[in-house]
Amino acid sequence: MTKKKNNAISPTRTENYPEWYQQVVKSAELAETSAVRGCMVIKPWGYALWENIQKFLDSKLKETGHVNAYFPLFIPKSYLEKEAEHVDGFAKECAVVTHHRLEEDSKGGLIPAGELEEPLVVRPTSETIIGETYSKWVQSYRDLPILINQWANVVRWEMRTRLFLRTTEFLWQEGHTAHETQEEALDETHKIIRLYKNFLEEYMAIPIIIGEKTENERFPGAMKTLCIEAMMQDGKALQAGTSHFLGQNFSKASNIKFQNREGKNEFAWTTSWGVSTRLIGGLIMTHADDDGMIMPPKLSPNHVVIIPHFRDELYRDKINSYCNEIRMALSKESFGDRKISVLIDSRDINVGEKSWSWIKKGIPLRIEIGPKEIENQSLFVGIRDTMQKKSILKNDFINNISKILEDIQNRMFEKANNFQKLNTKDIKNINDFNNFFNEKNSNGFAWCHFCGDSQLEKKISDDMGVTIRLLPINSSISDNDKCIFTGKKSIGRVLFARSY
RNA sequence: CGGGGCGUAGCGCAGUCUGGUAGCGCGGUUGCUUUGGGAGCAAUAGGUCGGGGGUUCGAAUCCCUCCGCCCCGACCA
Repeated sequence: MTKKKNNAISPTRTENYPEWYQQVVKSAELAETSAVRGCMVIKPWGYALWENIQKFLDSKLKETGHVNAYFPLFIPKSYLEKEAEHVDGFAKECAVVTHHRLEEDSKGGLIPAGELEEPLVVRPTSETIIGETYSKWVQSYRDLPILINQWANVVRWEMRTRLFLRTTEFLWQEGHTAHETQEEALDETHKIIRLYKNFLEEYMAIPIIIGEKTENERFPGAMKTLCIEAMMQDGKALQAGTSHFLGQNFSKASNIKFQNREGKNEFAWTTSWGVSTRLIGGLIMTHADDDGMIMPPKLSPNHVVIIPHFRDELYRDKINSYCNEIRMALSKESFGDRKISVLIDSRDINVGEKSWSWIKKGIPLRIEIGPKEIENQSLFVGIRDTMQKKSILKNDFINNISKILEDIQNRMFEKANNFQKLNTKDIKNINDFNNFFNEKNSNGFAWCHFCGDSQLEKKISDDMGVTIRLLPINSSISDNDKCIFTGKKSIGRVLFARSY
């Protein structure tokens, strides 16, 4: 009857990983490129996923005492100039607004007019404008801490873009906090990176390694950058989120001063931290397979889709009411913090095509309903992550829905976790290191003792395209531990990988 | 910014070398038949061939010019 392909996505992951990724984004209807170079349209299915990420992360941030606010999209150029390292880091990728009006030219086109006295930079991040604001809000130690988050868009004029992973405009949350003491700010930096790790592992089913960035990889202007790194299915690392201890660099630049408990003026200690729509790219590259997206149940826009099979017009009404009955019953059940979300797909298209469209979108469970199911009071259930299909008694399914979804969520994490473990090696000498990263398609994570020389780090990056993703936060080292490259004393076991 | 390529129907492309009046596949619409893993048949709609200028009896095709996009390199969440 129908031609049967082995899988829905072409090419497969092994055939061409980057192209496979693009095809998944497209086939799952998560996003598409737009008329504006480097900017994407996030489609409803992708945006619903982002809304769920927002919802759960936001509530975790609120639970830890943070509140939301909103700061301007535009930043006066002079603000950005105040922190020297920060300027160096972002200047090359800033979009700049220089005019505030358009006038018609003689050919019926429009030309910019009304040049601004001071150009406005479209925020690449908001440390400077938020810092300026905080300086007005803070006078006393009693005004601290300030724990504010904002959900916003930012613009970074990147040279090469990829949907979700690196786009010119992207959505994120950025937290900006100010504290009385260094210790408190450091605590905040650590608290947030752990919160991110928990969120990614618990909700996104993405196993995470936490660590600290080397100086080369640090956020411009930060004293310390903590990060969460995840392993994609091609063995490359994805930086999925960062938390920065900014010391007093930005408070000095923005003049965030307060009178301390001894009555002396002091600069506040600040932090900033964020995760972005890049998380969706990470979710795809962690879980999706050669049939498309696989949504973790906790974040999937819907948990279940019901697909009626109208074989025979005589059954149409019966099938419809059976579908509705199932939907009503399921909607009363919960999974985690959410009610079960059920769709009935009654589009007038071929059922095979309909099924495949949901497989590609990655909905956790599909239920197909025809006369047979009514007769047996059963459901024909397709489970996305295993691609298993089986008939289940209606009541068994409804009563166990939460457990079924929980199992999917856990399986997804376990699978990704095993993959990460399998592709992570302790490497003890330079030969093994070269072999590990020289073999094509044998990417992965390598833990190695390293001396901390940033010239050497740069050379390895230039020669092999392998970077230090992180230094462990609490490493215990003995005098016997030597750098595998230089034989000098080790600063700890650091994580090497190719990265996105 | 360097190096390469592309612009023809909603999408993907052929036609360009060798000028002759617009084509294929998918998709859309309508009808009928189908339907338990990506449907079939038939009919039908849809294009100032990226813009401007030139050569010519005649330009998607040749020449000039402008614009836009994609890929590869130097940056990054």
